Order: sequence, then structure tokens, then C-alpha cells
Amino acid sequence: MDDLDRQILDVLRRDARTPYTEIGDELGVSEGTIRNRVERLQEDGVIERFTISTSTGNVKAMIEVDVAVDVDTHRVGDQIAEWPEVDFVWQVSGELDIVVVVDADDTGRVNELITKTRELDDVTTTKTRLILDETL
Amino acid sequence: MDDLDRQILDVLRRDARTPYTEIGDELGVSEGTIRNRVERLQEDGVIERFTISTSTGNVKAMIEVDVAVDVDTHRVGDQIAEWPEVDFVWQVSGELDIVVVVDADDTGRVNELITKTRELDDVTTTKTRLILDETL
DNA sequence: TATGAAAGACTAACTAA
DNA sequence: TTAGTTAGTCTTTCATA
Repeated sequence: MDDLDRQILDVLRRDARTPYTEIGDELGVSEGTIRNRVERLQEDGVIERFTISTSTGNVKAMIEVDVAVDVDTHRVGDQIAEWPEVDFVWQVSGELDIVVVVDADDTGRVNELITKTRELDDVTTTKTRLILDETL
Repeated sequence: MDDLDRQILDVLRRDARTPYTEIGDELGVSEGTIRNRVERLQEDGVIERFTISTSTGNVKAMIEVDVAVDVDTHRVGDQIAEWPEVDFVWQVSGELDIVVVVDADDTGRVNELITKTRELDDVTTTKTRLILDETL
């Protein structure tokens, strides 16, 4: 895992359809080098898969969730992860326990998700932030 | 957005490199139909990008960044987005301005990234949380 | 790294609903 | 007028040296 690998991953994260020839030109190596390295990165599990990121909705938000002290946060998190608009659920260190990233149709729907979260057993507080812009 | 669109998205989410011909065969339509629909889904913003999912490092963290009041947060965010371990940079509403998600080799490296962030002009504070677990 | 062969994607003209 | 198809061409990837 050297710097060239990291640069290749960077390009593919931004656009996984970038031709190997183009990546090679950009990074000053041949098409074959890029191809061999991408294959190796896949075998090593560094590249988990080629995929698409979709945004079915128009509003992304981060909902931070606090859970009662004596409760398994995973149980709460796993429930939330089932909801269709939920992109990620992270168990985190720090003040609050769980961070949920959602992608909803509109702010009204975000609000419904917040309400739904607060209604879960063992959820004590939530704190929401809209994601105004995303850079990769 | 009909059922065929949803099936196409499903296939691409699992493997974005599946040839159009193969998707077409599977879903009983021609290669051209798949291609036209994928193009339309991209134009409509339903498919945001073709990308890879990676697991490069062993430690993921969320670094929340506060920026001086009179500064364009995008300028700061764009700089950070260039660093290789950075997965996302979000401009968010709420107390702090920017959320950076990083995926680094170890906590030492996370610490270096925090230091590097704090050394940027116009960054006033940072607050870091380790991502202990992720559910998709 | 370089090259030719194979695979896949794209263009554009056409058909059907 | 829109969605789908098809044949021919171009681009990218792959295998081999």
C-alpha cells in the first residue's frame, strides 16, 4: 500500500469508471500498472466492491443519538439501520453514542425520522444537523 | 422511476461493473435500454456517482471542525478533501461547520490528521470521535 | 512497456407504442 | 413523441511477449 495505490483509490472513489489509460496518464505510469494494482487491491480486500452511490432524496442529515447508559447501543443502532432512508449507522466515542446518516425526500421526512428515533425505547436525546454540501 | 429502474440500481449497487449486455439479458431488455436508463438516472441525480467501497485502514474517525466566522468553509473543506485518508467532507448546520470522515491506518495517524487540520489557517477548534462500529 | 485481440460501450438510424 | 432495438464503429481492457 504505497502512495500510488492511494492515488488510484482516490481517483476511483471520485469516478470508478475512469479508464485505466487515463489514470495511468494522470499518475505517470502505464495502463497495465494501474490494471495490475487495481486487481491486487481487490484481491487484498482494500477495494471491497465497485458500486454506485444513489441519492433518492433531496436532503441529507446527520442525526446524533444518545442512548440510556445501561443499554446495548448496537440493539438500537441495528433497528435504525433497517429504515430505508438510512445510509449509515455509526457507533461513536464521545458525548453521544450513535450517528445516523439519512437521505430523505424533504426536511419534513427528516423530521419524521427524528421523531421515530426519539420514540425508540432507550433513546434519551437526539441532535440533528443538515448536511449542506458534500465533497469527496 | 419504475420497477426496471429499481432493478438496474440493485444490480449496479452490487457490482457497478456488470456489463449492460448482461444486465439486459438478466432483465429481459436490450443493452441499449439499460444504457439509456442508466444515463437518465445519472442526469436525474438518482445515481450520484460510480465509486468504490474501500477499507484501507483500521481506524475510522469523525473530525468536527470549526472555522473562523468570516471565512468560506468550502475553501477549508476543499483543502481537507485532498488528503488521501479522507472519505467525506460535509458542510453541516449546527454548532460546528465541517464534518470530516477519515479512514486511517491507526490512531497515531488519526492524530496526525487532527494536528494537520488544526494547523490550517482559519480552523479554530476540532472535536474528534472514533467510529467504533458501522452498520450499512 | 508495448501491441494486437477481445470485450464492452457508444452513435445514429430505425421501429413501435 | 418517447422508449426500445440493432448494426457498425470506437474505446477500453486484457493477454502476451
